[in-house]
Amino acid sequence: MLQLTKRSEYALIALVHMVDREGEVTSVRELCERYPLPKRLVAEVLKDLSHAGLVISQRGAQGGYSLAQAAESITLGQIVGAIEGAPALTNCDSIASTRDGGCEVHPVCPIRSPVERVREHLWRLFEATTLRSLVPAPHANREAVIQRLRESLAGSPSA
Amino acid sequence: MLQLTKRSEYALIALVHMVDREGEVTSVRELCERYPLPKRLVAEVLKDLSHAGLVISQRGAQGGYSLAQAAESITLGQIVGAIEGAPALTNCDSIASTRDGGCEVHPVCPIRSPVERVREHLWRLFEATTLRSLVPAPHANREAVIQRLRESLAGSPSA
DNA sequence: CAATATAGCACCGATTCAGTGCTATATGCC
DNA sequence: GGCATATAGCACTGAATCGGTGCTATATTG
Repeated sequence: MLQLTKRSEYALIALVHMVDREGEVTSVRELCERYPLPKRLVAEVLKDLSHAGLVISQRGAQGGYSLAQAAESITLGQIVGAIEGAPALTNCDSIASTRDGGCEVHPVCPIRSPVERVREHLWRLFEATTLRSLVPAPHANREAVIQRLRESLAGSPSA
Repeated sequence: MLQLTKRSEYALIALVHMVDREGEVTSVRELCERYPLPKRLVAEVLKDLSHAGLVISQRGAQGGYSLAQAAESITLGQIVGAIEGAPALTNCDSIASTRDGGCEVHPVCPIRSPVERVREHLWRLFEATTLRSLVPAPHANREAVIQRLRESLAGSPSA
């Protein structure tokens, strides 16, 4: 349906949360207290991110997860690939590419279906999107705006 | 799973096929003789494209479908939207946007989840991708390369 | 009228996904 | 040491979506 799975969504929320707390550890409990997320599922997702080397896990009391890389070097492609598995794109796997690994007729490739080319475009976009670019604004600023919104929404029965 | 549905894939194949035959009508039978596609499903897809105004249908014998617009003005977003339905993106539909239709804190929008922003990026890419850009090469050229590939793969002639 | 081809609707089987249960293991703190 | 906390691993279930099909009606050509 051309949409990210909930798992990927939770992964993004968790990672964005961790960007605000680089250096600290973030537990699943902490995440689920802050956002309305199913605890067990988030745990499953974080585990996958750990396997993919995007976060570092620390077991035991006071344990949790922290970013394994800088937010600038983690791409959306890595994240989604870690959770949903890399899309079967790899490269042009049509008959033309079975020769020597490369696609010999690449310049005018007549075999590559439009779908493959779309997926390639999409994946390039994902690889070019860093985790950092998904973090809306500095933490303090965000909290301030959220607070302001809460007040205006609670106070005015209009709208 | 972050991939186009088969329906969208069939739509793209059909539309690309029609680009090569602008002005002519293309029937479902013609499409399924040329590509190994399930006839009934392709018919369903073409019907949806017709409803969306992307192709024009002509009923009865010698009938079929033809492009309703130039290949340059049909976007991938329109196609996928017609088949799978527009992703529930519309705009920032968070609490911040319920004020006057527009998102008042857009510049530093703290509510918009990372997922929404990803979908927005993705959709922009789709809106910017024209049907024309998905057609690999001029028709004659393509046929020639296909023929050459068939020969080299078969080893023996007369495939 | 017959053949062709789209229009419309509803249905089924398979796959994928969201979410949970249970148990094991590692760490910090008393 | 013992307990609480927190991740590791595995498997399972219910629900939603998707791929594909059956059947019938309607329009057009000859």
